[in-house]
Amino acid sequence: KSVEGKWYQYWMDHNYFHSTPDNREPYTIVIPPPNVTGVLHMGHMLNNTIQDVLIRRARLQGKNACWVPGTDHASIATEAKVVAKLKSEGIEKASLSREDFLKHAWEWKEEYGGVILEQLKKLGCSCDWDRTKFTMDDDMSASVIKIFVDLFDKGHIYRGHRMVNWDPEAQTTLSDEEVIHEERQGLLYYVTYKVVDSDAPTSDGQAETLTIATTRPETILGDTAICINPNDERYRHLRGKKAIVPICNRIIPIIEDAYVDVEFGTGCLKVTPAHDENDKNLGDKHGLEVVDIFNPDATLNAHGLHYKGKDRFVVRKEIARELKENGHLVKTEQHINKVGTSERTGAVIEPRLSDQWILRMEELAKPALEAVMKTGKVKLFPKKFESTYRHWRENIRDWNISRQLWWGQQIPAYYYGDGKDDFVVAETQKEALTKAQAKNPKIQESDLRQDPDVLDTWFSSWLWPISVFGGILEPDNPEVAYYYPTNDLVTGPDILFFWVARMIISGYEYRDQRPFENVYLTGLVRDKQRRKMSKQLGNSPDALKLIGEYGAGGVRVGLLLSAAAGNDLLFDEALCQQGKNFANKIWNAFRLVMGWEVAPNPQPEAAKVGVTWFSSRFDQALLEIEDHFSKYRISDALMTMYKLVWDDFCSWLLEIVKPAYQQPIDQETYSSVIELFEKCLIILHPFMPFLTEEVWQYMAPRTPKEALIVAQWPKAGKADGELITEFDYATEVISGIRTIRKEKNIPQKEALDLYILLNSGKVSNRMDAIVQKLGNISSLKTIKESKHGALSFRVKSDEYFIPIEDSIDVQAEIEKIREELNYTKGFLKSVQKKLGNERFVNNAPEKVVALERKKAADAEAKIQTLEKSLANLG
RNA sequence: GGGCGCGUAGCUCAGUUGGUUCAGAGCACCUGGUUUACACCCAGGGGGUCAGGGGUUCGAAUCCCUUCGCGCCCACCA
Repeated sequence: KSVEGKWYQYWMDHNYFHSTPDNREPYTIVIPPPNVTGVLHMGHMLNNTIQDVLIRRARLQGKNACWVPGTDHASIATEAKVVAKLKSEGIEKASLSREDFLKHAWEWKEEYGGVILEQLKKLGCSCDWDRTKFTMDDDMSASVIKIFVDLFDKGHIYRGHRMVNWDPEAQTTLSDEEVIHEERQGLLYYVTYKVVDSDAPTSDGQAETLTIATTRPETILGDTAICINPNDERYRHLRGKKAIVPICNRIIPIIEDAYVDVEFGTGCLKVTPAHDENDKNLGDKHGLEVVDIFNPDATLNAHGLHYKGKDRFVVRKEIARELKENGHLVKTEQHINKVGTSERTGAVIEPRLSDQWILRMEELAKPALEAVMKTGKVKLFPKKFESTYRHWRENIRDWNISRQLWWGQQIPAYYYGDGKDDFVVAETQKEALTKAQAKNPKIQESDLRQDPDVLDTWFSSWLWPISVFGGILEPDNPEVAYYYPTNDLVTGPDILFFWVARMIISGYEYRDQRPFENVYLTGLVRDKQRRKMSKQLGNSPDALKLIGEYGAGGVRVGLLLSAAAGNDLLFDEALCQQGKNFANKIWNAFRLVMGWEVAPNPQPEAAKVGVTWFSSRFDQALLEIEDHFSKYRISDALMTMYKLVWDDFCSWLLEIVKPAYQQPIDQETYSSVIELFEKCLIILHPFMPFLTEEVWQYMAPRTPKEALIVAQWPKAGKADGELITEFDYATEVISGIRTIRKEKNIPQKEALDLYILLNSGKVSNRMDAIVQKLGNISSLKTIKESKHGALSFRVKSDEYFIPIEDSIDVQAEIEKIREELNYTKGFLKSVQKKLGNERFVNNAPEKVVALERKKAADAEAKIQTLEKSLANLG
């Protein structure tokens, strides 16, 4: 529907989304930048709807609302897509120069980049599009490089030969956070190694063997030791001996280390320092040789001998077969082990030794923990994530920030020699040359070779809240001074450590301030069967199609209605239908009100009371809504509005003030209803921006300055509790009348008489007009005695009688009253039992006891009236 | 293996420090209703041993213990 497009354009034309610093209070959100080549999925929809709700509400509250949009270059994901695309065109990445590859990547980015931002517009997101950033914009990249150099100069970044998570498919390093551990059924292979010069040859004259257990037999070609536990009696005689690796016949030492678990397998461990983190540690400790048997794509290299060029998993099977044939494989056992897989490609991670750039986290992270755990400068919603956060912080590890990719910010390290320390780190090649020449004046520019690796994507996004305002390159610029720190961050808990924690770290390091005050962590969007929505499963609905079908407002409301903070959202299209129904309800209310003709008549009593009541009810609800917002209980805030508008405004107020068919409405009521309607529209606007703006503009002529998007959020007045209580009582009376009508099949248009016997001491009768109108009561009288031959119902301890022409079913009436009597008696008994308990009366607070006494008194009164009625009927 | 969290109506969830309104909401369901804004609707209604067991207390959905079921995070056991 172009109605939504029309209003979006209207807002854009009048620059309502755009923010510049002024003297108002700023309210800032930076978008979690989606992957530049991504498309809108349900998670984005939820996430960005919440952000838009917060931004629009802040705007209505008169704050200078600024929502900075943008995209992330997502180095691994994007590079993988570009590689795949080139491959489909018959071009191998390896055949391209870095420059040519990047040209293709930028072309790809220009073509598909930002599609997702266009989709956000369809959703109604009121981002300041003039501020759209991309993490590889020139200034953003410059910021990243500047920070790298700075951290290096401060000694936080070091170069390390490390065991890293290697993704053989993407051929790059992954951070620990990008590795997903899965349990897989595998085999434990028991392999025998010959012992050299054994003191204990076997009886048949064969050399002694020892048996190790391994899950990865293919790595025996990289074995450089066997390790036993020094306390293990079984192997004491092997001390200082050597063993022979099967197949490659390498002679390796048998070392001792307490690391080995005597319980596991055979108590003998093969040590492969190049392919296992722990083995690497053992290797370092015992000075072992390191034999790397893999190529970067996880096929075997020359150390793989006759397996050279074959994939690791193929080799695993084949080598097992060979070992078996040679008698080295004793047995295999079923074994469940945890396998690390790449979050991006799904490939099984290969631990691999390589040179990496690493950021020391220990010291940097200190203020970030305090901000969340101690000072509360950064608050997480829901709170339960704070314990998760603590756990992470207490186990923080250094951050490997280099990636073996081309798409991203190239690491500004320049090598000028082959020595370990023959490099400099500088923002530009020119500066690098200067620095290099300071070390060795003979160095020429042509001698410098820049490190080919790029930085981890998160190394640019961790600066996002600062860099989007130019706060890295120009730390004193007025923009960053005004907008930073931002207010709220809305994101998923899955990137709490990847991103949120790191932004807090960089915020304190570079601005000495938190990057945001509140972090709202949304749940994951799942399907009805609780499965994560994913492309592979095909269970993720087409976001734009949904918007087309249910309207942006319908989808937004549908998503938020059941999205408690931090809880996963089980998405069901029925939710959108509910949202659409709500939108329709509002639209129809608008149609009703707009259809009224206004006349200078006096205001009917019912309308007057109704309007006064709803004003109070609105204030009461608004207070609740504000409370929900303050706790980031967005769905509760929405539900409160939903009920306020649907039940209180439409079902009660509009019915109360509605003039008779084809009759005009009086001016006073009309103005009040419009005013109240408008207040509802304002608070609904953050949730259903298009519909509310449309109604708002049609309801009265407005100048652009008076557009709903920039209207003023209502202030909650003091609600008249007494009035609301009386109204609630009246609704019970009306409900009683309706029940009788239904039971006796009396149509609404047939007027009835109503007699009231007051026992509760109720005095006010200001709701009478409303009861009369909605109950269609022709006369309403107070009486002193029960009315014979009339249908009755009770509200609290008051009795209501409706005499009707038809003979009433006395027996049924008696039955009804008896039932009520029984219930009340039972209730009284339980209350009396409580009051008869000395320990209750003595220990419970006075207030509670008094309440129980009142309950008892009320019940007794009610029993009396019921018995009297019963006597009258009998 | 360690840590955190969850289990309340058919479904999704509220339930603040134990005590009126504590057993709730929305949806779904059932019954009746269409000249008069809306059947994308109106009116009315049914539905829960608060996962099971034990304990503390005058009093427990709420606090403690335990069993069962589920989820998440962290961790190098080959």
